[in-house]
Amino acid sequence: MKIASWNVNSLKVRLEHVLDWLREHNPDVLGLQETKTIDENFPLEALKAAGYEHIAYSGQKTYNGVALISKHPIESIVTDLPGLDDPQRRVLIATIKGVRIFNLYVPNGSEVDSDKYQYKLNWLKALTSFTKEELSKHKKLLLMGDFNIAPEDRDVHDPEKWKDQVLVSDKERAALQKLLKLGLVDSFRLFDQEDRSYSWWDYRMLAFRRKAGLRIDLVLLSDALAKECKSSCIDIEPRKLERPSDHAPIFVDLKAS
DNA sequence: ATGGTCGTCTAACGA
Repeated sequence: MKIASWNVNSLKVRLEHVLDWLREHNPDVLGLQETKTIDENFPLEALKAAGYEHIAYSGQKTYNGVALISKHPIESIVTDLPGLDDPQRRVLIATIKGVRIFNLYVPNGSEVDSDKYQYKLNWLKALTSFTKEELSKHKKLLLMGDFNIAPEDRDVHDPEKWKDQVLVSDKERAALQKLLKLGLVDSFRLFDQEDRSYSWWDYRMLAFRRKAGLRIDLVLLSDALAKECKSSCIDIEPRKLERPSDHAPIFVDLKAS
């Protein structure tokens, strides 16, 4: 089973890129973040016509918004983290073919020690609590999405410049480590990867051309799924298109499941 | 050099 994740930064603008990418890569499941569309405007028909009959979404106006697009039935949907009273639509958790899938748009955090940064840390705490609970019920568990955290310095094009900045700062990296310690692995690092592998490049300053990116989009796997993982990749091709998302799609290939 | 570029019910704001 092939499972993918992509922060599209507006599904309305990026629909053709998404449809082309689905045709080319044929994943079983694609999780989207930053759809920026209310549920009534979700482009259901175009995605169903592309062979994805099972679709779930949790959208809002202007900001955030997540969706799961699947070839297989989507069961036991959860759209809110317990204990977090949050109107922002950042979470879509569901079971597909026996895999518990978390599709996540982690808060950006704006600036270190801002209110938004504190919200990010609180959000990650609530995520970690719920992940622990879900891991006790589901051996095959996967978290994917825009984590807005670069796990290590090798995930940052210029660690000196980024030191102590949001997306890289110690407290958010520690929060990610705490999540991983529940029994999850960063699937990307199960395999040899090219140096300077990133998933996001700022629109400004010709960042993509300069390879000035960060790897902040992740697929985390429980031990049971890590054993089944055949590959974990970032596809930078869509970032080269006209009017691209600032993020690249990422995906894993799982044996069996 | 504190900018720059996108996307959003075109105006600040968020990323």
